Order: sequence, then C-alpha cells, then structure tokens
Amino acid sequence: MEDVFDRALAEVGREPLCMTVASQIRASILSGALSDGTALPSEKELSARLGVGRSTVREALRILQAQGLISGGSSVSTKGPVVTRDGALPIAASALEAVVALGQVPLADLVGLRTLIESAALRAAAEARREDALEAAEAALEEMRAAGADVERAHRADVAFHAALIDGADNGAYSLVYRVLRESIAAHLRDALDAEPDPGGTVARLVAEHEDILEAVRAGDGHAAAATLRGHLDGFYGS
Amino acid sequence: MEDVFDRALAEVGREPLCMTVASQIRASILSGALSDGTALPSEKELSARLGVGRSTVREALRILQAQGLISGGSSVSTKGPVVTRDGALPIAASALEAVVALGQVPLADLVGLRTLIESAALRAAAEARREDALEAAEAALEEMRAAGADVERAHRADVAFHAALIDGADNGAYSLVYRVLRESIAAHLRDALDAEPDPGGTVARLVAEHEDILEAVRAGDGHAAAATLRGHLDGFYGS
DNA sequence: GTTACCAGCTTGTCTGACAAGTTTCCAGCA
DNA sequence: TGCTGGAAACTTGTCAGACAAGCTGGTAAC
Repeated sequence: MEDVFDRALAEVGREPLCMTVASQIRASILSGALSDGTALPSEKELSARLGVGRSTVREALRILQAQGLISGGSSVSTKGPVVTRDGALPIAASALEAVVALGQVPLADLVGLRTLIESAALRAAAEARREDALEAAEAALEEMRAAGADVERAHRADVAFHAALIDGADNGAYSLVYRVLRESIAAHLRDALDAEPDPGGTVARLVAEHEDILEAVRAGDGHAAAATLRGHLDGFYGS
Repeated sequence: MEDVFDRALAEVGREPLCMTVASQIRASILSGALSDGTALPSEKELSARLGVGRSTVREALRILQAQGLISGGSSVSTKGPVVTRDGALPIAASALEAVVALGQVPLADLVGLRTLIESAALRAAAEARREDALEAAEAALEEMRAAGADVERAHRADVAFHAALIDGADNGAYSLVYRVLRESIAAHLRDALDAEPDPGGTVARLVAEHEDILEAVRAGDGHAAAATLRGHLDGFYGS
C-alpha cells in the first residue's frame, strides 16, 4: 500500500515541486487509494521516497492541510499526518466565508440559497416524518427553551434544530450544503442575536416560531412549515 | 501601510507558528487592510519583520495560497506574492468538490439539489430576463446544434447552457453551488450520453428541450421553465 | 510484575547555502 | 546627451543540517 508514494513525480512545466507533490497525494486521497484514517509516512520518509527535500514535503503537507485533506500532525507527537475525511467540510466553510468576506458572493445570496434548501427540506421532511429527526429537533427545541437568555447556548441549540429537520429530509446533499452555508452565515446570526436588546424575549420568540415549524412538519404540512420558516428567517436577515 | 506586518505575533496556545502567521495575514486581507493587488513584502523581509524564519513564512504563504487569498509568486521572479480577490471562489468550489467526493453523497441526492437550485434559478431568471444571460444561453444552444453527434462538444455546450441560465438568476450562491454540483455530476452525465445508441438523436432531443426552457424563460414563465427542466433532468437521471 | 529511564523517532523551527531567473542601475560608448 | 551591455542585487525554489520539545517503545532495575 505504500507504492503510492514511490511513483516518479510527474514532470509538470513550471509548477513548483511542492505543488506537484501535493497534487499527487491529493489525487490519491480523493480517488480512495488513501482512505480515511490512514497515516502517511513521516516527513523524512516521504522526502526520501519522493526524492525531494523535507522543506518541500512540509510545504506540500501544509497545502493538503489547508485543503482539509489531512489532519495535521498535532504539534509534537510521533504520529505522522493522517488522512481525514471530515476535515474538508470546515475548510469548505471557511473558503465560502472568505468568498463572502471578499464580496464575491453577497450575504443575501447565501441566505437566499439557505432558505431555498431549507424550505425544500422541510417539505421533504414533512413527507418522510422520520421519527429520529423529529425527536432530535424536539430535543434541540427543549435545549433552546432551557437556554433562556444564554445567547451562546441558544444559538447552538438553534443550529441543532435546523440541522435536525434538514437531516430529516434524508438528502445528503441538502445536509452537506446547508452545513457549509450555516458556517458562513453563523457569524452574522450571532451578531444579530447579540445586538438584540432583550435576548431572553427574542429567544422565546424564536422558540415559538420553531414550535410552529416542528408542529407543521409533524402534521405533514410541508408548505406551512416552509412558509413559517421563511417568516422566521426574514425576521433575522431583513429581506 | 506596512505596519500590518510589524505587529507582534499573537501568542496562541499550541498552534504552530506558521498557522499564526497565516491567520494574521488572512485576517488583514479579509478585513480589507490589504487590498486586492497589493504586493506583499518578500519572504526575507516578512521573515525579518515578523521575527520568524523563512521556512515558517514560506509555509504560511503556502497556506494562504491554498486558500486562494494570495496569488503565488510565479515560480521565479522578483515579484512577491500578491493579494488577490478572485482566487477564493475557485478554491471554495474545489473545497466543496472535495467534500462531495469524500462525503460519498449519493448521486440522486446531488441531482435532487441541482434540480432544486436550477428550478429556483429559472424562476428568478424568468423574472429578471437579463439579456446577457439569455444571449449566452442562446449561443450555447447554437453551439449544441452545431455539435451534432459530437458528444464531447455537445456536453460542453450543455454545461454552458445551464450555467448561463443560472447566472441569469443573479444569485452568486446559486452559481457557485451549481458549478460544484456540476463537477460531481458531469462524469455521470457523460456516461449517460456515451451510452446512448443514437447520440445525434439524443442531442437533438436535448436541444429541443433546451429550446423549450429558454423560450419559457424569455416569456417570463418561470414555472413552465422549471417544469420543463425537471422533465429534462428526469430523462437523464432516471428518477 | 511494575516502574523508571533512556535511546530513537517525530514535528516545528531556524540557519545557511546554492541555482535560476528577473530587475535595477551604472559605466562605457556612439 | 542618449543608448546599450552587463554586472550586482534581489527574488523564489529547493536542499541539507542542526537543534528543541515531546512522544514511544524497549529495557534494565527493583
């Protein structure tokens, strides 16, 4: 299983060597040749096998780390870098965040897409009515009630509520893109919550709206749930 | 304007130094302190000003480059790295692509999300009726007619057609996510086209469906366009 | 059997070096 | 004066070596 690192480096035009190294390892990861949790050889061994210096290997590893494909050798340890599957999601989220911060995609567009996806997910969830998803949403709602004026806690519960309902739609693409979008929108939501003069009252209002949404989904009325959701989101993001 | 690099490095717990450096420069870019096109100091100068070694600076720059925030010092040149705005978007797209590739989201889910987004985009495009988008779609359609039985060429034109219409919705988030989804779905679409016993006839049918969609958008009837689209996609992906 | 310790390995970082290419600038020449 | 040639300086890319700090595994002593 180590042959992956032994093949000759492809000769690419003027591309720096570390890019080539990173691309090759990336391709091995994405193709599944290196599966989740696989430990890569140590930097020294990689450098020896690929025939490049350790600095070059380190830069390649930094690139892969920035892409979320390997989970960094934790500071000081004897463990080499590890291939990771879950790392790519926060990276994608922070990349989206950068796009938004640089003004490439307006926040309003992100909110629009989020509303679109969540509305569709609520309709699907109202049809499926998966008990586990409804229970998870109910638990999040309960947590939100308990949070009271604790904005941080309420926010976490809010996120869990929406995520649970969207997972109830049983569409991995919905859940995935929603999670990425949420990361990008989260900061703004937190700001809005923090700016509220009466956090406790606002949270109570949100809880009430969530109750309406959950009840509509339970009743199988996806359109009502989606309509309530749109009002719920508009309340926060202006529109 | 160089003070940005002179401030002391924040003391972060166990985080490697290069991460801290990268985070600080990243923050300066996202906050606008370093605007588009600004040339960063050379590696040596950065290393001197920040009080870290050049290797550390190089790793930080690799991270920023992987995040699309700086456009890499082109191999060999006297030009330092340059802050860039456009780089983040393709990076976000490829990060999402990695998530999809690793997350093993079922194809049907991806197609479902694509259909959802494209339907909404068609409705928005039918309202906006942006002339440039309609013309781009028309051009892609013409290219598709000219492609005939050339599956490769027809596929490229097909992609361009859908992308043009979605861009017509004027929602950056739609366009971004659509591009990512397209990358993940493209291979399957190609397979479907290749498997067709009568490529020329199939392409002709697709062209006819595209004509219907474009006409509906031109007429401002977004719902008809979306309905036609759903039939169009179902024809390919089963459902 | 348990514990303490030491050698070896890993990452993080710095320094120094060199190759190849580009830029700048100055001296020499028309 | 104006132009040209080339050298010096600077840049990135890459390598090699060194050291600190921390983890691991084996081993010797108790």
